[in-house]
Amino acid sequence: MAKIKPGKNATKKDVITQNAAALFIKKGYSSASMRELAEAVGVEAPSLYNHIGSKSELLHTICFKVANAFTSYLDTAENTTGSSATRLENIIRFHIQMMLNNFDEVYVANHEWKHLKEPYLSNFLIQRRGYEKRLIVLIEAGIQAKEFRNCNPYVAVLTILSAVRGLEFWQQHKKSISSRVLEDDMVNHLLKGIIK
Amino acid sequence: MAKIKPGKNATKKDVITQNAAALFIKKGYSSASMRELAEAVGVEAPSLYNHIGSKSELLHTICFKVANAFTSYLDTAENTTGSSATRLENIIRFHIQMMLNNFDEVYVANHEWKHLKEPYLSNFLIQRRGYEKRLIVLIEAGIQAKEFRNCNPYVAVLTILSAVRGLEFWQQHKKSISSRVLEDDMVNHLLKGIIK
DNA sequence: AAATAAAACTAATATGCGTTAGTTTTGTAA
DNA sequence: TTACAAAACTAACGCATATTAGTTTTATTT
Repeated sequence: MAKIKPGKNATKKDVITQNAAALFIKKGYSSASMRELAEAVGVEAPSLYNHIGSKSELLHTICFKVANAFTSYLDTAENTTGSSATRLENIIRFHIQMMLNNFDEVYVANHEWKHLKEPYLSNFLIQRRGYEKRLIVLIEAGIQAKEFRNCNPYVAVLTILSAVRGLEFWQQHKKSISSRVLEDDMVNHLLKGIIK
Repeated sequence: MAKIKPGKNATKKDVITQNAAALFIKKGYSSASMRELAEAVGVEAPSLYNHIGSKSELLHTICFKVANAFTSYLDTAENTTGSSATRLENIIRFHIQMMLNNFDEVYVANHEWKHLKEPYLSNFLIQRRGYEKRLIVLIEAGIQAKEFRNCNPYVAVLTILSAVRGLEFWQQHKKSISSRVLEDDMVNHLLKGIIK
């Protein structure tokens, strides 16, 4: 009956994946059914399998797209000249923008990675851990350069990443605060906490 | 065969509920099965129903226990004399301690409330929203008293609550950082971000 | 217009779920 | 020991799930 209509630069698989992300947010991965997803896409459930391999494939497509985006940005940020403080600020801003511009996928990666199947689950956690370690190194460098307060680098990373992640609660207030104010306020709050 | 052994001050229902919290963390509410829960408790699945009403009852027991604990503490904190800064510090410390001492239940309340059934879902969200509003009022008072920087109160609350919530990732590092260091470092980081 | 490929459909399978019914065992009190 | 209640057990129901098989429709190319 109704065919899947891909946009200009999106394959049908992309359309399904984006709908899946939205559904995984609403219901959680386990409770989200392929029938619901099919309905959102405008098709019967078995038809989805002409485009995707499985439900779990959708999840790991989403999770690794997000993980790779963060890793890639960190790659370039590390090869940038500048103080540790500006490097950290840029990274925080990138996180905030990812939360605002790719909300659905970031949310799913943050909340539903638990349901990844092996070996994807292990790989995801390894990548995540590696990312955190590199941030810790960045903070340590800033402390050594006497740019940052002498704090525990892991706690600092934890605090910053978690605070940014909390933007997921912000959706409800989109109307009352501009995203520019939000970004600047949060960056300010977090950097004041660590910069000397 | 094996009977449920309640501890000294715990009913059998409490034992089941605690095991349920741990299982909900591991698998997520939807993926956690009553058969798995029964196995953890040491009993066959239908036997659980001699002690509890349903799976969803377990979830809302956990969620409201946590929500009520936070609400109660805020009640008393509001009736305390002292600066806004010390009030805020106490509240942050309470959050951190709840994360450390009641980890399982707090985690479940933070992650699985989505699966609450009506009217519990609505009540939970209303209570949560009310809690946030009271924190915002506290921050606004601090700003007016010129104790706090002139920032957006909602963003400040968001930043603080999210950062504290992020302690859920800290479990893995329990050995390398004492909880006292963690608490002081995080309180310091967050307060420096807002206090003038 | 005919042929081919893509993608939809219907029907069905196997599995796992929460929960109920009915029964038996276990613990407690008379 | 007998009676009673609490809590375990086994068996089973009804339902929803992801996915496969086989077929038909739609779109594209020759």
